[in-house]
Amino acid sequence: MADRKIRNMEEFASISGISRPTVSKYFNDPDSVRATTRARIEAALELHDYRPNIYAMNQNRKLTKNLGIVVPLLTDPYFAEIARNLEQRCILAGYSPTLFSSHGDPALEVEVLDTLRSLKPAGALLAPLGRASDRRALEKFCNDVPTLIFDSSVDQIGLGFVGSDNFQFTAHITDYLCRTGEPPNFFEMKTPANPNAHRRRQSYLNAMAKFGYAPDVISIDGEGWGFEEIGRLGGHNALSQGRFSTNTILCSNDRLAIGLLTACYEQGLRVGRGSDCAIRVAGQDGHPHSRYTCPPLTTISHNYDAVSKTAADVLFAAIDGQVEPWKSTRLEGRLILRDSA
Amino acid sequence: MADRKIRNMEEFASISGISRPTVSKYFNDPDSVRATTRARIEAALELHDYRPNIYAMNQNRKLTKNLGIVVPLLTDPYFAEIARNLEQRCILAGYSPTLFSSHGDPALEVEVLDTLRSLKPAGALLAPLGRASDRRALEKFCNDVPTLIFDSSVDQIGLGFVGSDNFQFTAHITDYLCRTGEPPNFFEMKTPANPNAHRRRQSYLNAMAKFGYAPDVISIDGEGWGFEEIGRLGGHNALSQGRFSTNTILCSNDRLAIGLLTACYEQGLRVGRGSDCAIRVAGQDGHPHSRYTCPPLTTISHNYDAVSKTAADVLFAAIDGQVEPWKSTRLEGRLILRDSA
DNA sequence: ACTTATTTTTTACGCGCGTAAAGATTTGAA
DNA sequence: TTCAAATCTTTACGCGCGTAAAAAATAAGT
Repeated sequence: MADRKIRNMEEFASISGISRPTVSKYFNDPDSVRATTRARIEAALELHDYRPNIYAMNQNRKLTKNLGIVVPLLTDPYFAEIARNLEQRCILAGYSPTLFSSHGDPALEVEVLDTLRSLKPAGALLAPLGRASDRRALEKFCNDVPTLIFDSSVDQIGLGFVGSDNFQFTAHITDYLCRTGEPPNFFEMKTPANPNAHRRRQSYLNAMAKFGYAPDVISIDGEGWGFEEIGRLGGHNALSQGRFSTNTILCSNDRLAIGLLTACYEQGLRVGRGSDCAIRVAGQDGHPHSRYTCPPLTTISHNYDAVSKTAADVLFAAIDGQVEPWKSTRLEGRLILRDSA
Repeated sequence: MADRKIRNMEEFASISGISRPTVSKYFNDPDSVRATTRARIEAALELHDYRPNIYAMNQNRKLTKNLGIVVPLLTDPYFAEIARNLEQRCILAGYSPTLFSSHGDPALEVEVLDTLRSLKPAGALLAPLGRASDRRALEKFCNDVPTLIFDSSVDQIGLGFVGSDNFQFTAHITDYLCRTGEPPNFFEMKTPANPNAHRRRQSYLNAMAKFGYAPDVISIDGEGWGFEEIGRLGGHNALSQGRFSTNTILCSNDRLAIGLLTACYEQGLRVGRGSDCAIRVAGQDGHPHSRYTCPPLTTISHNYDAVSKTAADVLFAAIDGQVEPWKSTRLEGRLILRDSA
């Protein structure tokens, strides 16, 4: 295959018998050259595995084919999964995505955006940290780069927002819990990182009112992104203080629920919907791990595929020049019934 | 702050009152210019937030400051965590790391390496897929880019290998299990993706022989990287067929154990070391999630910090020109006693 | 075979910065 | 004050490719 190394496009062009500008055109869009020309280039490509210097390429292009995908915390399997999904869509659409994680740190989020900006990307898919985000930095970034916000909404910035319908999420699962047993308590962080949490609490209150039940919100302490541990500690406190007014607990998210399940286990409480169980626990998010908790966690799941497809499509359309007004798209979740509730 | 946009280094240089070559020198290494000069540049930087064009920078530099971090599966919290750890070390050392995931796909692993190569990185930290990896592609990549292999060893390629001492892992935890109860069965995948699994099986056999116990290896079917589901299904099969010869099961890794715990739950088996428990289950890896299983999982944990520090240091040293012979470093794990065994 | 539209070749310039070399300036120590 | 070492300025070239414009070649339709 590879004989000697090919230094540059000039050299590759002369080997393939095509002029350099045409070869350049080919690399920018293989379909922009005549089929026979394309065949000759690709034949030469098979023999000499040349790749254009991406730095020289991007230096002069008005718009690169780079895309940024930014999530608050890549070690959270939920974000890892949605990032993976988005990444593949970007590749299929002919872009070069780069993954970034803010690791839960607002200062790092700003740095990430600066780094990303310097890549002169064609666009970005951004899931902000939320409450802790530097709004002005986000807005400034959105002015420079076509950006679609997903997962958690921050003002009306960027091209638009795509995420889940948190009101529907909580209304739906609260409805389920009310119909199948005692009405749920709502278990949440006092100062949640993510603004979705507020929507979920409000939706819980609405749903309980609809049923004529008295709502009971347990807001636990804890800062940062270690939700499982926060849920576990908060769960221990709440359990030992008898804070739960019914035998059913709806958690603001799955990671909190996972921690609460551990607390229940550690207090010897059997969780589930069986008659031998002391308590029911449900989560929200459809976290990749929720299938494997003990008991498996009843939850309402994001529509991962639809969220990432919608987000990607909106961004691609905007990059292709379709101007649309700012728009928020919130997709419904699917109830996943398992043993925990 | 930012007045009008600064077009290039020429413009920024004249604003700061320093010549362009000196400014260029500053950006390549701030300490390479006189303190007063540095102060003047940084003062101008505060006022005009200019960043050099990274494409123009890297085009001519013999060596970029880029580093690649490649893991087999970023949605696995274990890899996500170690990638995060490595990323921060790279940044602190002044490099620009980029994260890549092979998503469990050998073809994608090759593509990732090609993409990474085109970034002309100063080096790479690579955790190969393992068994499924294209050895020749890996080797070729290592010839082009200073590469340190971590987590899972593939021949003697690259600068060296840094990972965990799987023999010590399994010997240690097997020893613990034998001393505290019935000797363990070994629960593993028949065709594991990761070569570490073979070492762990062998170490189990050795340890059992040392104690004079008959080993019992349960090798379950399943392909791919969905270890929890593989463990769950394999666990159901093994349990219902009475394949376990004692009440203790050592899993080849934590994700398999998590699936097995779910299977135990679904079969109504109480897991733990209490007298009211039917079965003991232990894992290996110190998976971020192992603290939150029910019961919390006894496991032997990678020394995340030490592995990533060693890996990063070896790579940085090699980039700085220190030539060392290929070397394999395997770090010991720490036993984490929890309720499951 | 002829016209016309499409594509390719030729030629040329510029992008933003790395980097080398020679001369000018500043620094710090004697 | 003097002088050598360190640092900076000036000047200049090149990297690999995008891209524009005009000329040449090819393809498609009649």
